[in-house]
Amino acid sequence: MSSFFITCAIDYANGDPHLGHALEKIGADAIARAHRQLGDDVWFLIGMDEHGQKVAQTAEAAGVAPQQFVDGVAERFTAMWATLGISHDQFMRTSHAAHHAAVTALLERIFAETPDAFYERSYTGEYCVGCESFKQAADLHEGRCALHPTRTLEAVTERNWFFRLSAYTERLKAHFAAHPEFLQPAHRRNEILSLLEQGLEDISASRARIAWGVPFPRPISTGETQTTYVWFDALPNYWTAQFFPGSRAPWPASVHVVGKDITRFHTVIWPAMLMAAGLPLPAQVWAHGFITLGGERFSKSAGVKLELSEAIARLGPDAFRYYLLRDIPFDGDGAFSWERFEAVYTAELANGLGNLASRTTAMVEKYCDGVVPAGARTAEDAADLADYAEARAALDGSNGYPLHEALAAIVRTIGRANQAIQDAKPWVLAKDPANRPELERVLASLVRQLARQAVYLAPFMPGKAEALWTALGGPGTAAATAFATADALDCTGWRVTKGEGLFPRPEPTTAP
RNA sequence: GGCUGGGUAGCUCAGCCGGUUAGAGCACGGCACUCAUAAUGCCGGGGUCGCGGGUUCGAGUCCCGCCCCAGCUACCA
Repeated sequence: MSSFFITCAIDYANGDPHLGHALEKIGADAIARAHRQLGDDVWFLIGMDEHGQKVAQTAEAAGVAPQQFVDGVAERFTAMWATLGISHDQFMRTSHAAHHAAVTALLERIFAETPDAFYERSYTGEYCVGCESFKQAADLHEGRCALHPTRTLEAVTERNWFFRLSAYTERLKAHFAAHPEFLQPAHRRNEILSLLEQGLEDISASRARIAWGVPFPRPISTGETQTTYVWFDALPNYWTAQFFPGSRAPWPASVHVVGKDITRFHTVIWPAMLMAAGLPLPAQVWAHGFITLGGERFSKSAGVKLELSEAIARLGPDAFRYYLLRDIPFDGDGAFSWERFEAVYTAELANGLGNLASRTTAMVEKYCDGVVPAGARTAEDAADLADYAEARAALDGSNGYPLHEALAAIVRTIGRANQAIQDAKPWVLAKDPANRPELERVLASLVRQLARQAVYLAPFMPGKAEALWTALGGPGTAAATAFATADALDCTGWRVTKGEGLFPRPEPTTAP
C-alpha cells in the first residue's frame, strides 16, 4: 500500500464558498476517493488561508476581530464541504498556532540551510492609503488607484526581507526537465517553462504594514519585526499541516491540486522555497481550469452570482458533483448552465444509469425471485474492463487527472448495458423455460455491470453509488471495494431490491 | 505587443505521422419494443472542416498570409 498525499489550495477567508471553490474540492475529493479504491494509503488535506490585509480589513469592516471573523468563515466553508461529501482527512487553518510555529521553523530552516537565501532590501512602491497596500502598475488607472481615484498615491519606501528566487532559475529548469510529470496538464507546463526562460526576480518575504499574520522570525536591521508575507505563510501550509495535532500528513505531497491562476506560485516559488530549506519537492502539481457562468469567470472578485446551496439542492449533491466533473473538463475551463445540468442529469443519470438499475433489478426480482443467478462472463464484461482501464488511467495520475475522461469511459458501460438488454430481450427469453440458462447469463452479466458502475462511480457520487450497491445487495460498501476487486466481481447469490428510483426525473419546473 | 493553444454538424467536442462517401454524444424527425424512471434500441436529416493562396496524384490533416477566440506575460490572496 503506497502513500498518497493530496492537497487542495487553501481558500482565502475573505468571503463565502462559491462554485469555483467547490469545483476544486469536488475534483480533488474524487481523486482522493479513487486512490483509496486503487489501494493507496490516502491523506487528503484542505484548508483556509486566513491571514493578510484583506481579511483584516474585512473583519474590521464587520466590526469583529480577525480571528473571530475567520472562525465564522471557516465554519461556513466546512459546512459546505460536509454538504458536498468532501472526504478530507484534515482541515488546516493558517491562523492555528501549529501553523505559526511551523512557518517560523521553516523560515529558520532556510536561514540555516541557505544562509544567503534571505536578504534585506529597500522597496519603493506606490502606496494607496485607501487600500492600505502597495499598488502595481497594472492596478493603476491614469496614475491613481482604481478603487480610490480621489486619493493620490504616495511613493513609500520600506525595508523588507527578500527571498533570492532568482538564484533558483536554473535548478527549477533542471527539475522541470528531469520531471516532465511535475506540472500537468502539459500546456500549463509550457507556460511555466517560458516564464523560467525569462528569468526570475526576487520576491519579498516580509511586510511592515501588515499586522494580521505570522511574525517574521528575524527583525530587519532597524530592529523592527515584520510580518511574514503571503508566499511564506500560505504556500507552506502543505508542509506545516503535518505538525497539527493528530495529523499523519506525509511530506512530500503526491499532488497539489490548484487552480490554473496560481500554478506559478506552486511550481516556481514553492519549490524554490523547499530547495532553500533542503526539503523534498512535491511529486506533482495539477492545474485545473475554471467554471464560467454566463460567459464570466468565477473568482473571488465574483461579479457572477450563483447560490451554491441552491445548485446543490436542485438535484442533490451527488448529481451536482457528477455534472461538474462530467461536463467541465478538469484540465481546462467549462461553463455552468442550468440547462446543461438538467440535460446531463436526465440523459445520463435518470434515463441512463437510474433506469438501467431499475429495469435490471425489476427483472431479477420478477424472473429470479430477487436472487442474482450464476452466469459466465460475457462480451459486455470484456468490453467494460477495457473502459475501466481507461477510467483508471485518468484517475491514477499517470496522465494527470482528466476526470471528465474517466466519467466518459464509465458512461460508455451504461450505454453498453442498456443495449445488451435490448439485444437479449430477457422478457422474451423468460417465456420459454428452455431459454433459462441464457436468461440467467444475461441477468447475471447486467448485475455485474451495475456493480462495477457502483464501485467506479463511488469517487464521483459517493451517496448514490452506495445506494446502488445496496440495491444490488453487494457486500460491505462500494467505497470499500477496490477497483481491482470490482473488475473480477461475481455477484451470484446477491439479493437485489428494486426500491425507489435512484435518480428521479426532475420536476418540470421552470429554471430561473 | 510577445509567447502558446485553438477556430470541424444547432450545442460540446474526436479526428495521430496527409489517402476510400468527415465521426461521437446531446438536441431534432421517423420506426421498433415493453423488463424499466412516457425510460430503452434502431434508422435518418444536418457540416463549402474560420478566410485566401500554395505544395501534392490527393489536405480539416503540411507551408505562407489574414481574421477571430482563449491562456500566459510574476509579489492579489
